[in-house]
Amino acid sequence: METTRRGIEPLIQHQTIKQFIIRQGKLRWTVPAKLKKLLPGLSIESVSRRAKYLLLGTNKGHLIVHLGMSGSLRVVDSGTCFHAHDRVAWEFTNGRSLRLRDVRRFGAVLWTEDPPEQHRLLASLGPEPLGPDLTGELLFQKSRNCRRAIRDWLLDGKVLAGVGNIYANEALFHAGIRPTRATGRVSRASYDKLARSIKRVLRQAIKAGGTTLRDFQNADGRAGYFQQKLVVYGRDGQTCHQCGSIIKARKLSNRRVFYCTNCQL
DNA sequence: CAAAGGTCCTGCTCGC
DNA sequence: TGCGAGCAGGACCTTT
Repeated sequence: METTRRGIEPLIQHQTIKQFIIRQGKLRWTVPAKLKKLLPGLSIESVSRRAKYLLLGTNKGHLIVHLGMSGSLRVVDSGTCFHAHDRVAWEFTNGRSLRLRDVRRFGAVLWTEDPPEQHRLLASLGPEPLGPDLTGELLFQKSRNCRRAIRDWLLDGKVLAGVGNIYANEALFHAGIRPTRATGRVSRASYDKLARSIKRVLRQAIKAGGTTLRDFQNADGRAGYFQQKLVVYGRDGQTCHQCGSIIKARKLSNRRVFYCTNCQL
């Protein structure tokens, strides 16, 4: 989402919305039909992000956009043909159009006139992983008396905002922690390492334009290339770059986990 | 048929 | 026994 945000910000900030088109409003939640009346005439003042939610600020309120698992946003000329899975479009007065493509329809477009951080989806989110609040000390404090598997805990937005399955697996490898380990049984020193690993993995992924496994596309409609740097995710059956052991994969809480049985304890 | 990068919601379990 | 908190799994949907 940060890759996408950076891609579209220079293209849509300060642009005025001429028309809002809903081609298929049944996403995770139905896109409010009132936006068709409400948005024209407003201009995009800010393009920000909280967790994996994109926030488009206007002087009347904020749009909250989520890409779900298969969504992408891109800016094209208004005359460009719609793709089969383009669900909504913002047409701007400069002749360009922001389009949300979302094959699986797990995404969302919501509107709030309150400060966006008060919205129910954002209100109980934990700290941003790239912000100053994520420290080994914080993770250590939060983890005490918790028996949950640490991979599941890292995916919990109330603990940390916006870390997904790929980056959780990658960071756990770099920190030498097995994804199945109980959260409360990780040392303070390992949490220091984990906090740094999370930041490093995310920074490098953003720098590489995101991770494309199947259909993720950035705002230019192109793939990211961080997948080339993945050390465990999707590498089951291949050798560990660090020790040569075979990377294992299994299911944990219905999501796949990948780890090296030798490097991660 | 299984699986896919997300995450809210529902209901179950556990501990007090 | 009853309650709240915390957690696992279901659900959402289409494509490969």
